[in-house]
Amino acid sequence: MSNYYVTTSLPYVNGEPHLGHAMEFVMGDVLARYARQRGDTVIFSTGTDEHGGKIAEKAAELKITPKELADQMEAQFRKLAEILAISNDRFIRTTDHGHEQRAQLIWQALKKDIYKGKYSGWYCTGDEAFFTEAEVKANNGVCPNHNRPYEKVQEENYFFKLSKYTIPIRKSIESGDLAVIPATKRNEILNILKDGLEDISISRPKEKISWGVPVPGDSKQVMYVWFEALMNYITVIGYPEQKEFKLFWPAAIQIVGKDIARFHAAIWPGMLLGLGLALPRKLYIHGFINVDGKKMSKSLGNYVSPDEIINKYGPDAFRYYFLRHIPSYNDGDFSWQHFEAAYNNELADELGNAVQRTVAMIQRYQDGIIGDIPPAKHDIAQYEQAIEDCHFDRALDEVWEQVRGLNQYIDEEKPWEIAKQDDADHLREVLAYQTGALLEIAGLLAPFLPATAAKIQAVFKDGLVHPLEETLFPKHDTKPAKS
RNA sequence: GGCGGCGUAGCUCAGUUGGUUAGAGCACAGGACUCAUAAGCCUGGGGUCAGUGGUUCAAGUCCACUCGCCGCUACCA
Repeated sequence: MSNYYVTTSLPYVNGEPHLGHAMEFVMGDVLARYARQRGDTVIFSTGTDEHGGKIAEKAAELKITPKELADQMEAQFRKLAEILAISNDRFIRTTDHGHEQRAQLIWQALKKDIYKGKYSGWYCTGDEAFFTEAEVKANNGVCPNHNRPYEKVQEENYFFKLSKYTIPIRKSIESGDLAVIPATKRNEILNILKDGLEDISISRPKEKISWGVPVPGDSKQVMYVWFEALMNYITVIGYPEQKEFKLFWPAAIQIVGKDIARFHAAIWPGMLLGLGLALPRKLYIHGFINVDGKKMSKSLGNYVSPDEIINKYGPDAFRYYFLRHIPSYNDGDFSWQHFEAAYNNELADELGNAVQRTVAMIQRYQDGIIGDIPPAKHDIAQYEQAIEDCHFDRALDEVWEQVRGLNQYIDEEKPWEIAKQDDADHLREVLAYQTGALLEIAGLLAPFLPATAAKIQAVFKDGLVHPLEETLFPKHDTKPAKS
């Protein structure tokens, strides 16, 4: 029994929820549910990142305020979490007053590592961003996104002395105090750290970007959105004074996508060290999801929304595919063909049908009475280790070993023959075993497919069969969906 | 340019510290059965383990080089 704090990264609200967001929600949910099942006290936090120039710009285009835009988008992410049955305890918005106030406290606490400096670089007003010398040269001095020349801009910004934390961060990662998984990502991070981190700009002039948290004591500057957004992981549990913060920090694990690994493996630890706080115990970095082998994009015409899949196949099928068939340590691919194959073969035919045939036999041969159910005991060490390592795909492989094993058992025992031989005791024994095995599977499945697990448990409740109104995973016609 | 990874059956991938006939799932083919969502079970075909050369009694597994992919990172002129 211990306290377990897990976070996802906060989606930036400049775009609609996509498959990657959904997958990250689901991964966090598995860890949270698993920890709760084990008896831990859990805080699982997710939310939305809402400040910054891009949001302000997009809102202006839509002729609404940044906050109105953020409200709209936040609602979408919240809804996605809901329909996926994500069991988050918190949903933080970086525009929450509590976050903004605590962000300012953090700034002040980091004051000793903050200094004012000049930042100069090539700027594109269209992108509201700076570009490197190399990029500018590569494009012959003209921004390809907006077809306008880059401007040489000098800004006065606040800087954070990230450089001084290079060595302690590196040591933490090398020692495993901050475990970065998978190992390939860990190596990449260490490679970055090897050369030393540079101090980073952490504010923007308010005249350029006003949609942000004000820098304490300087009305002309707002915090750079990244710097401020990272703080959510501690503001949401009440840094610095709340009891919860003291009980739950450091986080057991933080989940992020590979595009923002650097922020979480370098800048965020630097901030924490500056605050004198412990680093999270684990950082899990997942990959990207392609569609039909290509990067998903609306312009390529291969865009698939989470809703589209969930509406057709349900949340558990969605969870299943993205946990088992998107490699936990790599980029993965979604295709309707593969999804439907997984759904029909594995969920409907193997798991769903195993439940169905067991139910049918108990009803037919024993009037729905199961009797004593011996608890099945398989070795689940591999399963547990896989979850510990965020190897969600392997954990489900382990569960499916049992599903297959059960189907084999049924075919070997042939309960229908035992029934013909009128050996009631033996028959009862076999069917009770099947039930026990299914209940064990349901237990293992619970963090991954919560609704399915609950249904299986309900079917065999109290030694009696309570037939499902609808099969677990009804088969679908395998007509390829129009995308 | 630096660091790292990958290239194994049609497809997606496992292959521990080098050691008997190289594995799984999907797909494909055949078979026996009938409790079940025409599901499940059994059997089988199919690979010069990218290439070349080496170390070794023995290499998919170690070394060198070549070819082809990819990631991170730096940046010349």
